[in-house]
Amino acid sequence: MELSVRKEKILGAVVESYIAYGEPIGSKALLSEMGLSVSSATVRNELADLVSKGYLIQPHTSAGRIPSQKGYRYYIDNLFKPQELSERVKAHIDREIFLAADAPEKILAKTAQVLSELSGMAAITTTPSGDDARVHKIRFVVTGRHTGMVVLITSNGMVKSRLFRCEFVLTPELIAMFDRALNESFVGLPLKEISQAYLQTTAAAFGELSLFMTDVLMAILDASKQAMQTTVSVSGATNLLFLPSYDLLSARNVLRFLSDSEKLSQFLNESSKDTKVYIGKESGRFELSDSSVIITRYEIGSRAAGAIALIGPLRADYKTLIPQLEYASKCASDLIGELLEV
Amino acid sequence: MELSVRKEKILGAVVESYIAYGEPIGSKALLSEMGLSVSSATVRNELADLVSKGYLIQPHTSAGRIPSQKGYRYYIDNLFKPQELSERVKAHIDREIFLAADAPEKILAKTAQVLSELSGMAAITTTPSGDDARVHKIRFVVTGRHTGMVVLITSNGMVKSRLFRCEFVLTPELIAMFDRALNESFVGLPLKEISQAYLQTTAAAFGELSLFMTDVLMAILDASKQAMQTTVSVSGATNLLFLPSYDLLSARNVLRFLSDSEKLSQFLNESSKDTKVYIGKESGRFELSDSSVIITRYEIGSRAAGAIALIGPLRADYKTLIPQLEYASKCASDLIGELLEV
DNA sequence: ATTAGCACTCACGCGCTTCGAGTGCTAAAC
DNA sequence: GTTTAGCACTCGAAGCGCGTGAGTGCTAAT
Repeated sequence: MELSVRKEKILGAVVESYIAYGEPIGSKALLSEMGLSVSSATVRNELADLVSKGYLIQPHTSAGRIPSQKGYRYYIDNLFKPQELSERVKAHIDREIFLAADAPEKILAKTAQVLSELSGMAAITTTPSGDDARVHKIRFVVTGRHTGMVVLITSNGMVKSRLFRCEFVLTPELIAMFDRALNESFVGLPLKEISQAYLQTTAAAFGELSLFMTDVLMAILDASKQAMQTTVSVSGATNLLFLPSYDLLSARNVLRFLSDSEKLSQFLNESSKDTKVYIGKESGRFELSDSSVIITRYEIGSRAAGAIALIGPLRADYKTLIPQLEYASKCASDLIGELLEV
Repeated sequence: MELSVRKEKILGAVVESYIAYGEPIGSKALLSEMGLSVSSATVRNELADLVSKGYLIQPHTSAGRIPSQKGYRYYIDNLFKPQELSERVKAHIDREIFLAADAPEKILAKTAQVLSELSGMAAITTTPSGDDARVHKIRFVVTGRHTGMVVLITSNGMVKSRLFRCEFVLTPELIAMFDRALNESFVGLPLKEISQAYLQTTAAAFGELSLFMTDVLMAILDASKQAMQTTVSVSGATNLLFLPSYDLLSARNVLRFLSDSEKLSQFLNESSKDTKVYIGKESGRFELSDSSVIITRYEIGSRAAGAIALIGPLRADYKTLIPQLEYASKCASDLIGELLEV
């Protein structure tokens, strides 16, 4: 549905004023906000019309107007202009993320932290899923007499390490044997196929050696499970408690959702490319019906990877947040791409 | 200050009833809770006395009584009896923690998760500090053409790994050289002494090789920093929002405190051995003035290590929580001790 | 289509009242 | 001296009425 130019101007002004001040705005106040040279009565007529069309809400008869979810949607689709990020903010994001140039999950955790601090909302990142990855190689590090570390390197560049402990003494010869035997039988294997059952049959094939293997194999199983799972990192959930838009009840809902990484990763991974904004109920999760989600997906080496998102109140400063999110996403995916050599 | 037997009985009943139901309790209701055969008037006299002595509070003149912080304190010091854990709960804790038999920080994160789920409060764990640790050995794993992983093993058994990327190709020869050179110069070195400055002088000594070293050295610096820091793991902070004792305001305070890992680790590490309970202001942190903290320290191989704590409302079920905390603490420290071979 | 003018609406804050749980006190009983 | 019955009292919670004012909706004129 199309709106007249004047209606758009008024709707935009209501949305931006409400985002800025958090209070319903009336016809007179609106006039001074916009450059429009009409009377307040005209504005009132337009407002009444916007209410009847569902773009605005009046909390009660004699209050000003606030945007409805439909109003926010129209604003985001047609009216808002993303704000250029200042060089200072860009440099800050660059620097912070670059300092965490470690494994992808570390980089993404840091990205979430930076974003949540900048935005004052909650930030969430997910690591690339390794569902379709294969074993690239397996390495061992002896860490003690009876303890060692398995390092699993996957075809998509992820590195997962897992400690293990065994009853016998870990000699270099033993480790070398493990290394040979396991790489022979595992390299190229899809992670999905590494299951408890598979390991048992594999172990049997090693004959005598298999007695020494069980702890190592369990560690590999666990490492491959970890490599397949997407890790979800949430930062700044507490921020939401300090936003006036949230009362105890709605904060509960959102924070509960944020602390359930199962639900969260499912939700974040169901969206497709590009930056998207879900206003309230659009997200399809009742826990988020009073919140908005800004979500973008990043790619590593032109393959879909994970998601980065901001969750906060409907009354969010989309103008600024969207560019911040996109910039941080680019930083993080570039850095990860570099580290994974793709 | 000592209380008469009857006063103790009454105080105990008020505390336990308030913990159970969360509402002020009056003289009549109290009578039916206890087996005491006196009249309500007598109880009223005793209650009045307990109020004037500061053990109880009446929210207003014509309401029942609730425990004051001093009342909780007396209850914990003299009246309460820890409840035996059921075998089911013990087995549950065992199993869950045992499944996470990986690096200490993983085990502790899992411990926090289990505790928060059992208690319905927030659980926090800290890893042992590696402040006085030394380099035990350094290992390398080649993960790609240009990327590798440094594994730092410290004298106290911690294992930290860090990825790095370098411009040149990582050949096995190069890695072997790194291994030799770095272990020669770092083994036995206190982690504290590994600083940017120290590394620069060290690097200089390697002559030509030093050009290849910078990325590796930075990775080592970062790994040693990580090994020295205690990692704080918080789980179940959101639980607090669902407890009737917390309103938005006090929840804000606690959750803000919980999301500041700096403050948190400082707070948790300042307490000494044994299980301790801080009631409200006793903790000395205004953010916790409406909360109670149950904290215990664990040891690894009879050396003080980290802390495990529960944070929740004053109105907490200390009887059950304290044994849970202590049992989980024992599980976690045993398991870590085993993995670190001490 | 726009505007001036005006009656109207409704949340908010304030004070009043009623209700009832639970008290504190007193005087009598043990 | 301690305990108890009895009763007046206190005070928060909930409901009601009222005045205030921001901001509206409507009408009639432009």
